[in-house]
Amino acid sequence: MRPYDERLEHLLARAAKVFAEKGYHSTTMRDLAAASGMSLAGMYYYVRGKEELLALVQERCFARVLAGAEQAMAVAGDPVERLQGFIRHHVTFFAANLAEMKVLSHEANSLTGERHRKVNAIKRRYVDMLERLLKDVAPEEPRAERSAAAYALFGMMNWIYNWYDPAGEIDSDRLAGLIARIFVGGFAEARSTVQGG
Amino acid sequence: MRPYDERLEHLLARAAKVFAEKGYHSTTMRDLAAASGMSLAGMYYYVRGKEELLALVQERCFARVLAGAEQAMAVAGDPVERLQGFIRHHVTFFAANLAEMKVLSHEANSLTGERHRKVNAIKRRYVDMLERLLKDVAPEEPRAERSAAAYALFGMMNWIYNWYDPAGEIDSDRLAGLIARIFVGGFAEARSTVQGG
DNA sequence: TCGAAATTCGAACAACTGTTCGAACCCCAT
DNA sequence: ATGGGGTTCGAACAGTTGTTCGAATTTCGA
Repeated sequence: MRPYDERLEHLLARAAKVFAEKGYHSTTMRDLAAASGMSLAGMYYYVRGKEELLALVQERCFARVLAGAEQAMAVAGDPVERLQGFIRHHVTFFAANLAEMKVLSHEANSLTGERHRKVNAIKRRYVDMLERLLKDVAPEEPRAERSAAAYALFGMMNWIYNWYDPAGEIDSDRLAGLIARIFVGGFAEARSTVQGG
Repeated sequence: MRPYDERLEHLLARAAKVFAEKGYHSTTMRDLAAASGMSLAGMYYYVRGKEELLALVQERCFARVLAGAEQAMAVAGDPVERLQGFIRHHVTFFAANLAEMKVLSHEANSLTGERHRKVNAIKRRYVDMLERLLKDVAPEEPRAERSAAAYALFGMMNWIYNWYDPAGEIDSDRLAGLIARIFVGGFAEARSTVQGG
């Protein structure tokens, strides 16, 4: 890896951490300079400006999420198992990349213009992926409920950045299992086994 | 109601809307002046500064949430019914006060110092309320799971501000029913009826 | 060793921010 | 009518922000 790419990577990693801690708008370019060990002006050799920094953090993180999700769903066959795989991947990836994922979740509308549209388009694809999955899991469910359920699941998973402590009592595998149990048990199975369909 | 209180109320309502649309840090006092019909300096007769505006919006909204939740849980007797009442109240209140609740959820860490501690203390009480409820609903569940499940439920409910459209296909009652079904079916009932635990 | 390209950075700028201050205005009891 | 308290606001201030620019420094193949 070229030194240039290494330094850009380093800058992005530090930026993600600071964005996650202080929030994008409260973070100054001087904060980022101090956190990355570069000078204020020096960062502009690697990046057009503050917003491109945020865009790169979000786009690169989202690309990894998408790739991992497609891989996680390719293995299993049963729709419920694929759904569980999707959930497990999203939650464990989130917990393993807390800073980046917090920036992706919490600063979703901090981008503007073309960059905002680009990230939103990726997000749309990711949501569609889950909605198609839910269609296989619960075909009899009304479309409005299925769509809302998808967002409810994303809510459970993305809210993590507000409370989850990686050093705490529950590890990300247990958390993924819990969320999968709640959603699959409540959405996919409740109709036939609990509420009597 | 005195004219003074009416104008303060009006200012807070407009501020909540603008904070929800643009985010707290991106909205300027000049934005708020334009949105409220006051002059820039005029707002400082009603409020010490920008942060007090955010604090008042959050504290007043949270007080209403707490009062409504206690009332919603006082009626029913069965733990599962009380949990359903809690969920139904939170979701319908959220949908009926989207701007304020978005500011409460999304700008949770935009306050500083004493104001930040005060709102966090209220939040702690509210989370405790749900955790006690979950203890009644699923006493055999490990404490770590129960606590994580509480946050998962708050995630489903608070994520609403990222996607819910009040003019859309699904009204807040249906949404509350769906979320209650997912959580109760997946957390409270799954152990005994689905997973056979 | 030499020189050009790549990389760094101190210093400054222009724009925007929240806040303040004093004068003006309005309302109403006297 | 009039004086005083409650209310409004134009104008300005001091601090902070993202960004730029040109010069200094480093890197490295020939």
